[in-house]
Amino acid sequence: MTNDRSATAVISERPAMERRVAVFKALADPYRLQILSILSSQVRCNCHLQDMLDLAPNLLSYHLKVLRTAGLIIGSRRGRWIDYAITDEARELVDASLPSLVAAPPDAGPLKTCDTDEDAG
Amino acid sequence: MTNDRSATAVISERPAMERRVAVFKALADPYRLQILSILSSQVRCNCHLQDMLDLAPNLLSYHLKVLRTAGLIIGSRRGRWIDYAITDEARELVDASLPSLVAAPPDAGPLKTCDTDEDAG
DNA sequence: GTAATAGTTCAAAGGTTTTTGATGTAACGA
DNA sequence: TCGTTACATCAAAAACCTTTGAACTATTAC
Repeated sequence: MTNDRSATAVISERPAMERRVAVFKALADPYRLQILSILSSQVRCNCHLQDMLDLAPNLLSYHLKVLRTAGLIIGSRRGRWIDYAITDEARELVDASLPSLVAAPPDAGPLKTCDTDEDAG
Repeated sequence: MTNDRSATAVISERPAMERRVAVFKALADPYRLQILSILSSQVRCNCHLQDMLDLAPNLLSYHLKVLRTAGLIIGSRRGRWIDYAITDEARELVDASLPSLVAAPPDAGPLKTCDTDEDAG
């Protein structure tokens, strides 16, 4: 047990605390919350996100990396593209603490698809 | 309905989004998570927190202000001291998304009390 | 092989947050 | 009243995060 109630005892769960801080930091940005909001309803490739968020590719890449590093999303390559998906943990977090975040997902109907980008039907 | 699935549609819930970002920003700091962890088990005055966290008074004050501004804690004056309490919203947030954060609260047994500071038994 | 596309990484600029040290204000006791 | 205690606020410095623009890697098509 770690109940020695000194100043260090409060900080005793340091690894867990650091993880938590990293997760909240990752969540503390409008772009990243939007990305999670989008991914919470479906797997989307980088190019879709770019299109939906109107974000420069390198900037999107940066935010995706922050989310990836925090363990909130995972990416898997599909040919030229990379599909990003929300992790179970992030979904739980989002579902538990932010019901309204996922309340109005961005529909995603008439979106261009990656593999039929110029010729979608 | 705000389903026009344009780039702006994604950002359509802006006020809620901003609130959320502000809350996550407030949570994205180890001192502030510790403060919430402490307050989640009991109301504590500023001086207790200072003692438990080993934090300069003005710095603690700063972090308390961030939490207060985000609506996560409230303070009420008790004579010379100010008692801080976690808000229902913050408790829900903490309970829902961070069960392990409140799992090992810092015991708080042999703490000096405010009103018997020099003469506690 | 070369060219084009999808995405990442790097370094520097810009902005925001946190820390520090000094000053300010409210409450209590003499 | 004056002095002390408890806490907040201010302004500057330090640390940190985000954005930008350019260069880079991986994949596909020719």
